[in-house]
Amino acid sequence: MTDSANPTPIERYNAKDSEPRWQRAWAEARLFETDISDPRPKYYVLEMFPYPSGRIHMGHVRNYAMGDVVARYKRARGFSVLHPMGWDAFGLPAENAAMERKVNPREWTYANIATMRDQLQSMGLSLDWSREIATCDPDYYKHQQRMFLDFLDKGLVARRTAKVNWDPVDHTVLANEQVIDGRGWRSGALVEQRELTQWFFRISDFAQDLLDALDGLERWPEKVRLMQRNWIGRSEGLEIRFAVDGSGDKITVYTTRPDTLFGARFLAISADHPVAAALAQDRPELQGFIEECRRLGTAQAAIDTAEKLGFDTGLKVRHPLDPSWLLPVYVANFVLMDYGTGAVFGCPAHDQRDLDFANKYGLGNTPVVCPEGQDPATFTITDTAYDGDGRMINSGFLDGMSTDAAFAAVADRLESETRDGAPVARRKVQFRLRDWGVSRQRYWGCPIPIVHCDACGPVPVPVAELPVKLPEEVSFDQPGNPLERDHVWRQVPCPRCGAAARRETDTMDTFVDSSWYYARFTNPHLTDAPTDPATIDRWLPVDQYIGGIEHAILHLLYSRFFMRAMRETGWSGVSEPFAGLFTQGMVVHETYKDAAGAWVPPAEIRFDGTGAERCAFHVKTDAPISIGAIEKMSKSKKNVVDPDDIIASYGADTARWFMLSDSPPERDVIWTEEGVQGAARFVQRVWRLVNAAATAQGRAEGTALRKAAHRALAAVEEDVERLRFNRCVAHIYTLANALEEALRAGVSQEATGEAAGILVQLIAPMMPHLAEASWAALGRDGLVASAPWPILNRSLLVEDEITLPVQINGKKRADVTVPRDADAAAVEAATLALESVQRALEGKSPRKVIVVPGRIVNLVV
RNA sequence: GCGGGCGUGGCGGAACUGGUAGACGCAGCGGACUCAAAAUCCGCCGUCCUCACGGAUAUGUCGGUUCGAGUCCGACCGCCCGCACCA
Repeated sequence: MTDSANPTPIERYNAKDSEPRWQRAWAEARLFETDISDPRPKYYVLEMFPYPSGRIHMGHVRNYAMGDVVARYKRARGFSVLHPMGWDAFGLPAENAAMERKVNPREWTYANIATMRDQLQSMGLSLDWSREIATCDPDYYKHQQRMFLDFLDKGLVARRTAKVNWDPVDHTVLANEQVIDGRGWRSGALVEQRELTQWFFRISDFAQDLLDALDGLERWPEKVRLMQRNWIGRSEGLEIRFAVDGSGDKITVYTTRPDTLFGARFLAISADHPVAAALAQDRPELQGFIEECRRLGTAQAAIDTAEKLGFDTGLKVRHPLDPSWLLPVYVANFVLMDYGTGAVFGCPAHDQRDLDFANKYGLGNTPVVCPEGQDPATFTITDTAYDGDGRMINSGFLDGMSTDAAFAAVADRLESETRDGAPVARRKVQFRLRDWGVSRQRYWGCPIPIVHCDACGPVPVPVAELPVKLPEEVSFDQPGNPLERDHVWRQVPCPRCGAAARRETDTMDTFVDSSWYYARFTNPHLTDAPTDPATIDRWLPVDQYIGGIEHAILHLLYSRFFMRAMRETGWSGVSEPFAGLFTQGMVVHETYKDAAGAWVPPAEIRFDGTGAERCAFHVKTDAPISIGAIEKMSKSKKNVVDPDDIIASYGADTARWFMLSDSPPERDVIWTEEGVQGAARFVQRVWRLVNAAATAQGRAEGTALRKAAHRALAAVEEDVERLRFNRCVAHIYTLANALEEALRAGVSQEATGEAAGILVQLIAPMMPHLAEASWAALGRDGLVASAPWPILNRSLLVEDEITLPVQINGKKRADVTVPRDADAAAVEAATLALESVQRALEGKSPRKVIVVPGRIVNLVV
């Protein structure tokens, strides 16, 4: 390093010294604090805020590095950028920590926040920390309570008894969205069904709007929109009343296939159907069957394999199109009470489930839809139902119609026919989406601002008395909700009549907290209202939201509902929270196990060899380690790399650069030691190149370098806008290679200086600290973080001459170089004049010549 | 079962609306510098044939459309994700 080979030695770039220095410079200049009244065009970029679990992980690094690229880029492009950060701070882990370690959930949470804030700050993110919020802060949840009361007032909140998902490990209720494969999304415990009185947000009132508006979310991944569409699950059908024979009772069924009504063989009702309950009163064997259904119904996820079971009630109903036709009524284990009406008519020929059931109980089947190309006389169904379209058969007045026409014919007829003063049937739009149960039997959440009075019932807490704060001192020495056992906190006079009453002890689902935080960020210090609607209307929707795909339904659907509910209650003028959504992939890593089968962390392993010969050994014991599958970083498999360790040894810029390179951002990225080292090498390389460019003395002509710089600039602009960071990285490497070559060739200072400046500005959103140090090394004024984006010189992007590939019969045989604006005839002439082309043609003349300007020439012989 | 996505070198990946397949990086190989190592720099790097020039072949498999297919269409194989008794 000190000899004559390198006459002007450059110190290695020292991230450890450099990074904190630039972070201080940004903070002192208050560069990232957003003035909400800034008249320039606004840009709101947001990454999903973290749960303060203790320490940040690599997934956070990736997520926040991406968001920071967008924020810094948009800032340089002249936008007034809002890029805030906060904490999704309520939730069960705090209570679990309290139980396991006897710490106060509040203290545990705030200590974690302090640690994680330091960690995020060490990443050099361009965040407006003056807007930081924590959802467990009464200054935040006070407003959430206010909105709950407003929603209640507008009829958007309901209290009712319902069968709910009960997590026996976490001792709490879960929303449908939070039950994955029959298990609690956090605990993994098998979920049970319980009958409880709960608070619900009436999200299903918005089902149609939530569905329709998905079409307008053009900057959302199609996958997520599709998932939400399926979750909302709209279907169009008919509700048909069947008259019970020998009584005045009716059983209403919902069907999307009224066209197949002549194929009916039975009626099936849910075990929870009121008719079943009434019949069971004096029929113990039916009661037994109902109880068996309940046990089976929810305990297992593998319902696929569960046998279709039924119980013949002995009741008969009259067919609505033929009153002399009687159908048996079964209680069946496959009919759900909470979808449709809890009763279906069974058409075995055209529904696989009904067919399985009919075959088991010997009910037979009548095909009524004949597929195209089948002979109606011989078309039969044995054990595979036909659920497609076709021509109606065996269906009286419907015969010969298409299924669509038959649907309309049945609906028209039954809607116009009345029985006992009401139409026999009515058209019905049905949704799968059900109301959002928000009551949680937990301490560490936002208290529901309601008081229960024996005389007045549930009474809202007056707005002036908000917030209803959580009690400070709680004990977790027993399972269940400590609020329920806190008799001092619970006791309160009724706000309406003054009599002794009890506080609601349930708290809100933490997904409520995260359903509006992005709105609160626009005005986080407002004391007397959740939001300022004028500010909301200026700053929402979020222009670019970035987070994990795991929230495709839960958080993103709840937030869309919440914005609508806030609109209804006057707290927002917009309906959609997120105009652009990006779902990034996970950070994955190899897994390692020792001979005993125990997981071993990467930090305790050394490697020998490469490729297929690569072997792993324990650093201390030298014991062989087996290399396992590449999986999501998780504590349980110990395949985690701590961001702090990486930042300490390589610096934040290296970690950020690696997280953005290689893999496309929507896909998983594999964390490897080689990859990090590659990123670290590039940091040093940029530093050397920039310093060399700053002192370059060359005189050679530099147009090629200038062109390379502006090509890279144009390409990075396009790819940052489309969040294709891996491609940005590739363009930057290409420019670095061009600069290196130009420096070697002795290109003039004018060109190398310009190229180095562009290089620094291109890396600035990704490696902001290195960029600042390099900016200073180039002798530029101020901070690169506040410098305007370089102006693209488009004239440098066009070449005077272009080289086109020449194909003969579709195979490439030569290249032809022509002026940029040569017409097809000139290109053809130039091509045919080439010696290599003449040789390949072997004296023949082409039958056809295809010239695609600027692309290719193809000669067909 | 229903719905969606994806299959490209040793690896991550690139290839815009059909137009030079393998950009860029990682790993590897060879070389320079060095007493040596590290760091750095230069060169090579899909497979097969050829000293080379060059040629053949190649984007999961088979077929089709086209002057031309990784890209479009059909069938199949494999992997991944979501929903799942939704009437």
